[in-house]
Amino acid sequence: MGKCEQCIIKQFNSLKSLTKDELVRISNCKTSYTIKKGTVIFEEGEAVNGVYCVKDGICKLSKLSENGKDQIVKMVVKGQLLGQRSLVSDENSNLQATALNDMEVCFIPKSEIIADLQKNPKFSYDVLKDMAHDLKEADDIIVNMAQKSVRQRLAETLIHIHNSFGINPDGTLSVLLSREDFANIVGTATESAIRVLSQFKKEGLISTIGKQIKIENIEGLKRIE
Amino acid sequence: MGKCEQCIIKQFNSLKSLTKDELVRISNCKTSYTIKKGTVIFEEGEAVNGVYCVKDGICKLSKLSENGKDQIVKMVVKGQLLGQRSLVSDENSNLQATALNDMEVCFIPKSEIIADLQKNPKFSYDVLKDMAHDLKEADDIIVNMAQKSVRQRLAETLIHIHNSFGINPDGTLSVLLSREDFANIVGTATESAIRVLSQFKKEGLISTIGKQIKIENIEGLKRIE
DNA sequence: TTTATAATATGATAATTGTCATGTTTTATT
DNA sequence: AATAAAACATGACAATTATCATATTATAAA
Repeated sequence: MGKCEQCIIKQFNSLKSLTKDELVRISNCKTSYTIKKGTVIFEEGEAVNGVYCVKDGICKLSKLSENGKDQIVKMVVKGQLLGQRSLVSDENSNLQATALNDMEVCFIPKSEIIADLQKNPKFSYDVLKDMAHDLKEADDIIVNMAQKSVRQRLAETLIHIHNSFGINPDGTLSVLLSREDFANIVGTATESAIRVLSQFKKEGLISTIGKQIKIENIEGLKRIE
Repeated sequence: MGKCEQCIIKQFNSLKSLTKDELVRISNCKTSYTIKKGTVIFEEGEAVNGVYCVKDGICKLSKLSENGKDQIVKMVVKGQLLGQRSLVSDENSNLQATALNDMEVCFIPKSEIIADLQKNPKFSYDVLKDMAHDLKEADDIIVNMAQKSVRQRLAETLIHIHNSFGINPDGTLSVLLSREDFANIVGTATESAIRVLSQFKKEGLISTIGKQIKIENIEGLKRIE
């Protein structure tokens, strides 16, 4: 099994601020494994007893409502940590985590890393910065949900996925989502998301190759009001 | 001027985790003053160069849109810290802070407190917990905005204000908000907020004494779907 | 007090979005 | 390859919410 000290992935998250000794210790207690697409990593209301360092793949953090809708609040991709908040607050998770592709993760038990959080100020400052960033993003989402139309939100979601998660060699978005996933990010009905995407296609803003989406006119998407 | 070491307010926020020495140092560089109702404390895009410890009063954190709407993301009340996030991230504020009543605050310059954040793990762990809590709340708001009706969100807002900010001796909500403020919290048009409140009144769920709102049937409000 | 200004209120109507029905295509399974 | 099951697509209609118009109150200013 790989060692945390030598793992490149940690460069992308707060684990980089741990000392060599801390990393060696964590390396010895971590478990590294694969998660199949569609697997629920943890459920809403569950106590998450550690953090997942995402080495590959992508997952969604979402919340189910009584009527069966599933609002996606955040996506966690390769390089990021999953379950950071539950690490800090002793409360149970308010969100469900589900793998959107096959993932490769390392699980670090809470007991092992919580001490570092309390003793290594550089590490905790790093986690703090991360959390501050997440909070800013969450605030922006609230404002978007309140002030923008489904059409605008969907356009912005496409741009965000394009910019933050990248594209394949053929120009399609590297993160493959179902229409339902898009609806759940934007906070609308699946049919509405489908309709708007069809509209974008008609307007030449995007094109599709099967389920894959390619942004054809990013400036056009940005201009949507 | 009061001394931080002896201030009772700090018990309610992360400042309680500072050492006596740290508090004395901060006490010497803080400025304590009053902010009139309606004053903009800091604007969107502005660099906030410190934190405000709210000794009395209440303010809103909001974001303006092009069409003149102002989405309220969070309210900061007596005992809490305002500007925590800007303390951590070097980015400018994404939100505007505006006093909703006359406020009494202490301003602690960033330069003075940032070192404590990096050196005092207990303090930074506390700030971290606070931020984790804010993040959880923000996530919940996103989900509510996506999944619930204006009627439900307004009912929940009333309950939240009742439970978190308290009531006056006569039973009215202690935080006095305009109908527009309610609309901006819920993320709807002012007219819609007014209509729903009128409806609640007709149904006997709330009563009003001038601008003041009194919850008459909290269970009824909770039951709204 | 009078006047002006802002906040609250409510109707009428339009725009957006959701829901249900139904058909087509894609993908998975036998 | 045949079948079943998902996912995608689109029309028709209903529900929710926004917008505009216009009163009516409150509140502040002269």
